[in-house]
Amino acid sequence: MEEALAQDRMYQYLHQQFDMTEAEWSKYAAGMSVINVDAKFILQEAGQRVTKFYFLVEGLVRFYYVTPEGKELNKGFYAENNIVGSLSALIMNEDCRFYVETLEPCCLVELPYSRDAAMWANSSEWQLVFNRCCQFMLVRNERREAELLTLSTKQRFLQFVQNFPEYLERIPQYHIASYLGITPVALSKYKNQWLSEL
Amino acid sequence: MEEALAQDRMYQYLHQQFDMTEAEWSKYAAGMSVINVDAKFILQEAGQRVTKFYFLVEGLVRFYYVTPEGKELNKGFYAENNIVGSLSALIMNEDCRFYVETLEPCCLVELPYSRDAAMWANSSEWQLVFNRCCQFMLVRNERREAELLTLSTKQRFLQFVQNFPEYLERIPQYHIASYLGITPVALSKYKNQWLSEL
DNA sequence: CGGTCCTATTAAACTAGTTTAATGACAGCG
DNA sequence: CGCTGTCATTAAACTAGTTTAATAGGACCG
Repeated sequence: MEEALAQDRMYQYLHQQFDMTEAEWSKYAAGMSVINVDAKFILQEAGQRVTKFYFLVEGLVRFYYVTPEGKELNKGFYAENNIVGSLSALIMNEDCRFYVETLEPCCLVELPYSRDAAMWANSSEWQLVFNRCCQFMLVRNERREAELLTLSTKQRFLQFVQNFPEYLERIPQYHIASYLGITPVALSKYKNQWLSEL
Repeated sequence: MEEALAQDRMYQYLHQQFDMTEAEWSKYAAGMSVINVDAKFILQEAGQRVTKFYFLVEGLVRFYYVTPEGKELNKGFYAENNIVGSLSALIMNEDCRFYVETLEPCCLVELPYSRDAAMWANSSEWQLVFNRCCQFMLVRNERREAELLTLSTKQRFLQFVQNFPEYLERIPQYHIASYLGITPVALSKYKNQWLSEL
């Protein structure tokens, strides 16, 4: 995607969500590069320092943990108009705990972050953006935590289908199984039975 | 606990964690009441509006969800020097999704919250407090989410024992089972076997 | 066209949990 | 004292998942 268009999409988002002004936006927009990457591109590795996060203009990404045994567990999927990256690693100033990988070709705007960068330390509008992003992430993570704790596998699957019906097509089934916390074998076994009960 | 002592404990916490100044603190300290409650006291109900949150000076509380079938699932346990309440309900301006109940006699400082209250809207120091609290919650929830997703029941139990060894004594075993996402029967069955492997 | 890789399905044996129920330990209380 | 309620343990039957492995379809590639 065109750089100018991507930046414009991001500005629209910030303007609508956080009342970002055009003046404040253009002050720092130059510091943000637009990147276009293929599917299966690793945007962030677990164990690595986090120096930026992203605004996802177009495409689809997954966040996933890798256990010491090498098993991948999908933390979540995020599509266009989402903040993508580990804010908690930025907050705690520690290495990232999960991977971020594209599932489709993606267009992203990079937001460089450092605690004392002018943009984040001196601009109250950009501080607001960061704080509101943290708040949204908090809500997002709390919902996911509640799902994992309180719902059965079947309920989690049905909720997933309700919340993101289009993801069933866009995401390979074994990734969805990993998101639900079961094996692909189990999902294949029960999927149709579960769906027929809707 | 004495009101003055409780407020002082809270100020110490805010000062150390967020560089709260004594001037700014005393400006709003009068609006905060100190309450002492017994064990098994419900501080916040699911389905109710959230109008405040708490600083826990002393004691121990649990957060728990209740499923439509009436099953209780413990979201977490929090002890002294913690912010307690549903910040996500405040952020989203929606009803609380979980209950907050004391497990021991507790001393708490009430923090009334409304989006346009002077304390939160006009004081940058108190805004910082709220934002940092959201950040800590974000990190706390993300860790819990990761545990639920990536660890086996046995691993979750051992991690719980490592992280909060004293909670094994302070919290009834059936509450711990619910925190781990299993039945008390299963916990009793495997507990000693798991512990002996340490 | 045939080979290779990737994903989904199916089956069989197994394991980690559940549900229900009975039993015992202990605390508080009349 | 005995009664009652609460919590932990144990056992037995059951269920929802796992693991491993075999099979098949589709996409891509030389």
